[in-house]
Amino acid sequence: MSNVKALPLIETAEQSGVAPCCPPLTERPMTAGEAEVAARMFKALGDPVRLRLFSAVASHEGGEACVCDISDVGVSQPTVSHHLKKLKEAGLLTSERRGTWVYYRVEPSVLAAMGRILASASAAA
Amino acid sequence: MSNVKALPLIETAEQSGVAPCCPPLTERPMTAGEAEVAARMFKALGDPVRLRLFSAVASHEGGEACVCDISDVGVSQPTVSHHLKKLKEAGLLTSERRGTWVYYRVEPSVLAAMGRILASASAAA
DNA sequence: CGCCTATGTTGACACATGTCGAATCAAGGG
DNA sequence: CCCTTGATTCGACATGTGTCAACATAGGCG
Repeated sequence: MSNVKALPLIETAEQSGVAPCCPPLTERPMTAGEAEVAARMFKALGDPVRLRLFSAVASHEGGEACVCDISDVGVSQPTVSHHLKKLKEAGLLTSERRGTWVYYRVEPSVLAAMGRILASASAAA
Repeated sequence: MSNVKALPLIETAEQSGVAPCCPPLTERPMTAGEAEVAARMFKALGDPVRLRLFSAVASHEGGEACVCDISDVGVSQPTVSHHLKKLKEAGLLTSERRGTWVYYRVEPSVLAAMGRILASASAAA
């Protein structure tokens, strides 16, 4: 059960560059299904600890970091692990064990999808 | 008490275009304070109903919509009102009463701030 | 004024979530 | 083989959140 299932945010367009999980916010009202998918992503970043962990991984040299490097966010280690798991379930991070340590890495395409939803929204205003 | 306080996401740079509430995710690890602020925005969009409501307002003609136009999201009217209030508290929406109806409108600068955080993250990957 | 429609607020409740301590698993090093 | 260190899982608990029914408020209209 070590393999946490990633959300199907990027079924078709993984190879075409950017995941079109949902339309830009200003294009048209989201359907229930689209909102369900997109909300999961936003929710994953809707916690201060998770946001710090994610930012720590994203800004770390080489785009990856081991848990020992980023677990200094003021909560216990089990809690860190819990949040990293949530980020993984949301498809925002991937993990890999190399020897003693476990390394986390950002999933760029999902980030791009979220950015697209918001970017065009701000551009349209 | 009709006036819900907006978060101070955009104290200084309201007029300069974009709100620099937080650094891009890849620039450096977020501080606890920054994460606290940013997480509130993401959390506001982390609910399917709120995302649909927000998208409905954002995509509506003229960038504004009355509650009667967007309250068709499958939940009761009090729940719609509750979520609109949350979006207002997060600084994502503003409301104005004109006669019988209440009109909601997106706050572009906050959206831009969120987009900036994510956009540069995806660009760096 | 009095009714009717449109929103917002309150109170209550079920459920999800964040947190920790303790136990457990994984990998190396004596 | 056991012991140490890193990381996840488990069990429990407090708090937060989404939801609705019931009530309250605001504004038009006869």
